[in-house]
Amino acid sequence: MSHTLGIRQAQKQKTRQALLDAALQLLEEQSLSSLGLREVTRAVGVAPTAFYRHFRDMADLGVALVEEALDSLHTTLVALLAATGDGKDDGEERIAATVELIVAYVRTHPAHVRFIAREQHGGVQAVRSAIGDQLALFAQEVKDQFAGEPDSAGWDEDDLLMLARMYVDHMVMTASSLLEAAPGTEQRVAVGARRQLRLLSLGRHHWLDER
Amino acid sequence: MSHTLGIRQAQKQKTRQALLDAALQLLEEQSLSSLGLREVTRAVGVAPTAFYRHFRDMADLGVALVEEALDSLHTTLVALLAATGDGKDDGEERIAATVELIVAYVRTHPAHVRFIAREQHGGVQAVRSAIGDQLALFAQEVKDQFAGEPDSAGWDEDDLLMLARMYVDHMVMTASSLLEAAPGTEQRVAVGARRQLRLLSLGRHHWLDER
DNA sequence: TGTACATCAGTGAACGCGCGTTCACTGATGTAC
DNA sequence: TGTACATCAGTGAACGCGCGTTCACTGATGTAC
Repeated sequence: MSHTLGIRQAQKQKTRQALLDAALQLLEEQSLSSLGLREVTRAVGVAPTAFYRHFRDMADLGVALVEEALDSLHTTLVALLAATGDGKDDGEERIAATVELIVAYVRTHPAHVRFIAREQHGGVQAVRSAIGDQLALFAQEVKDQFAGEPDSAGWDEDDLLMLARMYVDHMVMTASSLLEAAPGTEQRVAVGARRQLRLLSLGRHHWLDER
Repeated sequence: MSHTLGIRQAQKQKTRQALLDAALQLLEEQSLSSLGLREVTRAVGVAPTAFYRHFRDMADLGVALVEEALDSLHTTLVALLAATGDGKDDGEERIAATVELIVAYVRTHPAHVRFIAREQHGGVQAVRSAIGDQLALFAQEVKDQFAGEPDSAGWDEDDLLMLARMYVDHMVMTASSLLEAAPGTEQRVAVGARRQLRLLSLGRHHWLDER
């Protein structure tokens, strides 16, 4: 059972993961476009040339990091939609749960959050596209969730997607604000985030009032 | 009247501006943290060592660029608040004017917009702080504008600032989306931005309904 | 199970290159008289 | 207005350094019989 992967493949994957981990850590204090291949291999303790066994260049490694980061974020998103979807409470409780999940995610994955926030508009085209695609996908999932809720009766597709994008963008922005918050001030950021969600929720409820 | 600045000072300023312009252009395709001093001086056509007559290092130049970029943005913001403040129309017209101003700004200052979007979460601490400070200041101005409007009666300070931050963040996000939009799709982005402002406006109007 | 050969993740030396920074300099501009 | 000296923006040579990439290699793991 443990030899579904040969020793060789297992060792290769371990090195690859070590490269990703080292890069993510180094990226806490710089951008991808200034991170060097030798910097990463040095941190792992392998020869610079070993890098090429795993990635074509740093942009390639960056795209792999996007997949890793947004995979873990996706897990959180699904949990969030589940919490949102149980219909037990329409307002305050859902908002609190959402913000609490974001806070927890940032606490457990600070480096991933920083990486996404930084490279979303960063200097490496391939990575920017990869992040943009993933976030668009998240917005779709949120939209699909919204579509099934009674509050969305009468909404057209475009409006729902717009709403979903606002929620996704708000999550990313909140996560990034939490990172930059001075230690001990996370609670203030969370309070602000809840207020903003409340405003969005109000807008949503009155969206169809005027026509 | 033209010799308020000596020939020497005038020439120095011209070189300094040339360095800023060249850097801004080079930054369209990379991040500040990977932009080299020699790259910038080469683009201007001066010796690498001339750089030190104007800036301590690239981070220093970056902070100067923030000031330049957000100065022009501030001009736009003031125009925007003026358009918002005349009270002639509370809804659709104001929203359209706001989005139109953002579209015009992005068209005339694309490199500045890209720079701010990219370095807001970028790898250079001093530049990140400079941008953060300026945006907080903008939020204050927007808040002060809101405070004087009838719609804000009964709002407390924190809520108003939160609302102002949402508007400022939304502007930055819209500007950055416009940049990334495929040619010809700017109109779609503008439509989305207007819808989002409409949602925020609805939330604002019903903010005090529940208590 | 044992043997002979193939695969391939990681090595280490070598390369040419552009980087940031130092330094003493030059010559146009500015200032004092 | 003219002269003598001071200032200082921009120069150009030189430096040591770390970079990305190439190449032939090694030796553990995998495979066929």
